[in-house]
Amino acid sequence: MAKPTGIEKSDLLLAAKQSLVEKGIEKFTLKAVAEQAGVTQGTIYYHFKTKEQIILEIVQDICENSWNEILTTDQQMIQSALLSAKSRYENDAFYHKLFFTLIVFGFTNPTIRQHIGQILAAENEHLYNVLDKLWDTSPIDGVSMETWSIFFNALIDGLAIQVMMRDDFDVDVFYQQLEKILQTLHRLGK
Amino acid sequence: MAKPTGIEKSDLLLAAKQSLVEKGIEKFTLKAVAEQAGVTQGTIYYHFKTKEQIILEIVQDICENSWNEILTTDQQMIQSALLSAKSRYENDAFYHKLFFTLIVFGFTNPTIRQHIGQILAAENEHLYNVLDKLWDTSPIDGVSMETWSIFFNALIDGLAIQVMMRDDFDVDVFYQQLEKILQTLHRLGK
Amino acid sequence: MAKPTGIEKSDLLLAAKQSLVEKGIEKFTLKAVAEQAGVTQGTIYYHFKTKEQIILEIVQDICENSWNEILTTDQQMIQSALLSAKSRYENDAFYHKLFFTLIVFGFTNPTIRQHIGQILAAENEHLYNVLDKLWDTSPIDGVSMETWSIFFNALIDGLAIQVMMRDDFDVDVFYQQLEKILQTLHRLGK
Amino acid sequence: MAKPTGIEKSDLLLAAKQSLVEKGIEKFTLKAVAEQAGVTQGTIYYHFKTKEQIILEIVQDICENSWNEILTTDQQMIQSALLSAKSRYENDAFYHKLFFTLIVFGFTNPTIRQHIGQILAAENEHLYNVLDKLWDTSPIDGVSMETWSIFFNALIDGLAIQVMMRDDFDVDVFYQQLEKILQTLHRLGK
DNA sequence: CATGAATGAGACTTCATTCAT
DNA sequence: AATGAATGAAGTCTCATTCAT
Repeated sequence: MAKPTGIEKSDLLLAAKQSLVEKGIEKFTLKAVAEQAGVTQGTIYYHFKTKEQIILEIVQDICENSWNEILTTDQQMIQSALLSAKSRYENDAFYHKLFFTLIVFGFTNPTIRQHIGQILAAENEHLYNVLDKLWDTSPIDGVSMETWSIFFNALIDGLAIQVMMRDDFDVDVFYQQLEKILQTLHRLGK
Repeated sequence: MAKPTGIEKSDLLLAAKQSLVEKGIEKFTLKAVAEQAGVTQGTIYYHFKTKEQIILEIVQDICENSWNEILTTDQQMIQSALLSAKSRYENDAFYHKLFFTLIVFGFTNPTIRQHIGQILAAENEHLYNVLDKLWDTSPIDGVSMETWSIFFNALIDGLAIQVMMRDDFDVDVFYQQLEKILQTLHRLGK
Repeated sequence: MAKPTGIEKSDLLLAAKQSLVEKGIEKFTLKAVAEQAGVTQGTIYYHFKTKEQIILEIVQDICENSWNEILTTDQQMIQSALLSAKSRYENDAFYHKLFFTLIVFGFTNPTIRQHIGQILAAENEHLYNVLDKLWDTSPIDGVSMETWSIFFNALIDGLAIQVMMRDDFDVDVFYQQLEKILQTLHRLGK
Repeated sequence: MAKPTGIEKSDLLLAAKQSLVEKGIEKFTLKAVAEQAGVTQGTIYYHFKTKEQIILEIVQDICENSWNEILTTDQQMIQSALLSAKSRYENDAFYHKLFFTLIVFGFTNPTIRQHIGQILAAENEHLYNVLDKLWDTSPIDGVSMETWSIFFNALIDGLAIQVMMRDDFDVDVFYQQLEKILQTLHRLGK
């Protein structure tokens, strides 16, 4: 007993994320994480000090890696940025479920809340860059590019909710019409 | 022992909501609810069969009462609809915290998820009515009024996240500029 | 509220017996008894001081009524006495289940145990009378009629266990052969 | 905290049996078992999934071990088989109390009931072997050896009830006369 | 008489955490 | 580096019992 398993923190974090999303916040136990990772509970404690620490590291991990990966599909037009979001809605709600779950943790945990705030700021900034390349200038006088970036970021998150919670939500139709809105805004800017 | 308390189910539900929002999803225990309501745990079980039942009834209650109250501020312009949302962000994040928490519960509980879906649909419909009164016709060809209502509802929820999670979010500035966007859209429709 | 229901103690006792047999010793709760009787828990407490009292009165009731009813099929031959037992096995295990359950209660409750002892003694005596009429004298020298009555009473209870616990027990075959044993004993006595 | 105790499942099962017999079916709690075994309740749950599982394993354990031990006093005459039963009645009612308690559990638990059925069948078979060695042939024509084995097994269980529930039961006298019955039967067979 | 709301003790069970190995 | 046995606090839930109405 007690053999090196070659398990690394990142494996445990992945298992924790999966466990959190698949089993839900209420059944997010270290036993479940251990089983998901194929190790024992003791092993978890070798790598993490407490359960809270795991959650914290999940947030940090997203902050540094996952979310950036998704967003660093750079040089994209706003359309494709939103479209990539669309594909995410359809293919797997994994990241959005994880994200919202962490948001709820953040309600009562300042450290988590701050990290989420940073993630949101980073997303806003990413969208700012995309918009900056797409539009010469803001389509509407008096509306800053920062506002537009927040605007679209909020839209993405709000749509995720609709997609996840409503069975009858028609993503395709919505996105077709959303593109028309973007085109109109683009034309306005000229 | 065992004296009537004059407590009704609605009182217990209110206590449960407060407990859920204030203590957070992790410390949402029946003991906490009982203390908040000023009764014993046994009393909770006299009125609700299980803990899950309490959460379910919170969702149903919102479905039937609270949310409607907020939304049935009819006759409003879209601006004031959004502004009322704004005031909610600032004054109390209570309802949004509750709402997002329930959404996360819904991830792993189909019944809750369906109810949330209904609430969203009702909100969409409410915004549809508001927009219908505000605009003679859709500001942009090929974009249905349904799509606009979803668009703004998603925006409201997404903004709530930004407001709740980011300390440095300037709600006032955002809303000033949001009004400009709405005015421009309004003008487009004519 | 609070209307006379015309419910009598005997009704509650019957409900209690049914509840005890059907739901089992572990789920024998006053709530279950109340539901079975169609009254509220409070009503139970109007008629009985405690839960233990109910059990006690069930035993007393059997002591005075039910069991006697069964046994007071007097003037019977030993065969038919055993056969009546047989029919009981087949038609309903109700009384035997109740009886064995009370025996187990008796293991840790002296009062119950004494009552059960009295019931057994009464049964023994009943069988004694039956045998006395059937046989002029004991079939075997040195074996008293008292012993024979205990012998057959024990046999009846032991068989009940076999019947209740074994799916593949063939009651008919056993009883056919049991009659042969009784006939042989009868012949021996002459 | 959390030091190995060297306690094994069999120790816990023994503690559970003792607890069940000594405290009775109503006070058979996991707390009682834990105290009897000198461990905490958590430890119980590390070894058994539920309380029901404990009861089940007690039955299985008896099925495989204890009862066999008692019965595998092979080569015995029927007299000594019954006499060994007699000594058990007197010295400790432990096994019979345990057995009857489990029977009552079996009334509402099919799995337990089946196991008890198997135990009874094994006992019957054991007695069959004993009788087979004792008697050349069945003492009475038309009464199979299987029937005789069931006959005596039922007698043993039924007598256990009399012994346990009646203070004034004279085991010695009964057994003296029972031997006479057996001798007579033996003579009949020749 | 009877009810139904309420209670508090205690049941079963889960779980984060510890520690000897 | 890892395990698995163990813990104890706390959670959900049940239930006999009480009492104002």
